[in-house]
Amino acid sequence: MKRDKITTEEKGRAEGSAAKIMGAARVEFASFGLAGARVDRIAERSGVNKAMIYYHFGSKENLYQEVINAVVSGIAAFLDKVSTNVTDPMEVLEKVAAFYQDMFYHAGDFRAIFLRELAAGGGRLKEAFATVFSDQEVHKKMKAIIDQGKKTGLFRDVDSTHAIISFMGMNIFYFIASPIINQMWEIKNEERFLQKRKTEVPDLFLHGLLAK
Amino acid sequence: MKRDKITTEEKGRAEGSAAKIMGAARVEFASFGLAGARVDRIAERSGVNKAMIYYHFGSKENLYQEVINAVVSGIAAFLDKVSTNVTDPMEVLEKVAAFYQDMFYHAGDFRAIFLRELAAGGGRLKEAFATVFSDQEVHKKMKAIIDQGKKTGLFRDVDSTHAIISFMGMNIFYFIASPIINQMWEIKNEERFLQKRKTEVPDLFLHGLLAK
DNA sequence: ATTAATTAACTAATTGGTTAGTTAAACTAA
DNA sequence: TTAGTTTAACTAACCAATTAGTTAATTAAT
Repeated sequence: MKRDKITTEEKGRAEGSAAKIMGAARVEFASFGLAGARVDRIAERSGVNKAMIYYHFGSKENLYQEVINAVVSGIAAFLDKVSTNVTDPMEVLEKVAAFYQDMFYHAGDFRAIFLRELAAGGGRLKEAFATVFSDQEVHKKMKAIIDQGKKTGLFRDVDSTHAIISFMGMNIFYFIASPIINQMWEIKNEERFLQKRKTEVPDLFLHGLLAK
Repeated sequence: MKRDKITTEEKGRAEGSAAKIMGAARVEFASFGLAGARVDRIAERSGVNKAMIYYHFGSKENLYQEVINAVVSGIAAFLDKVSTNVTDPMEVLEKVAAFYQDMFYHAGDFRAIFLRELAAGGGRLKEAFATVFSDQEVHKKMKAIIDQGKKTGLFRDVDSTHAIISFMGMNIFYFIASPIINQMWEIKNEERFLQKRKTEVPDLFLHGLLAK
């Protein structure tokens, strides 16, 4: 199979063709989906011979799965850095909101892959995602904070699960539907819009929780 | 080209093969997307000869566009019935929430088509959607209600556009991501979950707006 | 008789996947 | 060192299957 990567890369030949394929595949799958993606195009874009794709990944479908795994791993790694031990509610909310923003806005082709996977039933993402998020327990932490606030009387008696899902939706929805939303609301400066949204969303959510 | 539909349908032959094709195409495109859809499969599923698809619709791509137009028109027709002249904020919110729920939960294959279109950039939906929603002015009405509430001092000083987009997200996100959410939160009874959500979401949003 | 609707068979092109052979790095034994 | 062996990495050309789209002939309603 494959040769030792480090030694190979040190010497002239083969500076990570598998990685080059992965990169090109990610763009291709994000642009056209699994069915619409063309193996020849991935080969061309990566500057690697088509047969190498089968040499390294076996099949188009398997390459796709590999891309998804890489994407989810990337998010997992990113989550690691985020999850700190802040306890102030507003601070937590802003951290989580920033996380979603980075995840969708700055993670490039993740959005398209995510949407197409969901359209197909989400089978390939379900497990991967569940593992990543339950490992980090971001949502359990959020739930704990809300339940705690309910006990102290700081928060109203809301269903914490529903509230958290709502918060996810408030944050993520814009990234998912931005092409349509930008048109409907005539948003021309997306950057500025997102800047304001970063505080508007946690603010609205927090006041939705707060007892009068 | 086509014969007069009504006369044809009254007599024995051709009870709307175009309609049968549309129905099958909708299911096919929702399941596999434009690239993944197979014309032969649409023909088979509709019980109509494949050549008839080209006879009626010209091309696969055109058939797809026709399906999208039909879906959006269906939503527009549905919106007509919803948009009443209620003025009580909570009542409006619940109406809108119910609308989203019907749109995604009961409109079957709309969800998948919507997601895949968004993944591809939303080009085919953008205009169609903008027309439908701006015609009905649902969001302008909501914006007016929020701005009115701000003036009276009933609502806090929130950005009404951001608030409405947040409300859309709270409502729609679950339908979009239900496969993953159900897994993450171990939701086994989706029906009951949605029932509760129907009040939890408008409640959280309204309290987010309310001044203390 | 004209024309819309319908069909079975066909085609040209695309596309995922294969194969037989090449190159050069690394290991082995003398 | 060095000559010979192995093996991972790589390539160009090829193939079989799939698939969007066509066509020429047929049916039946007006």
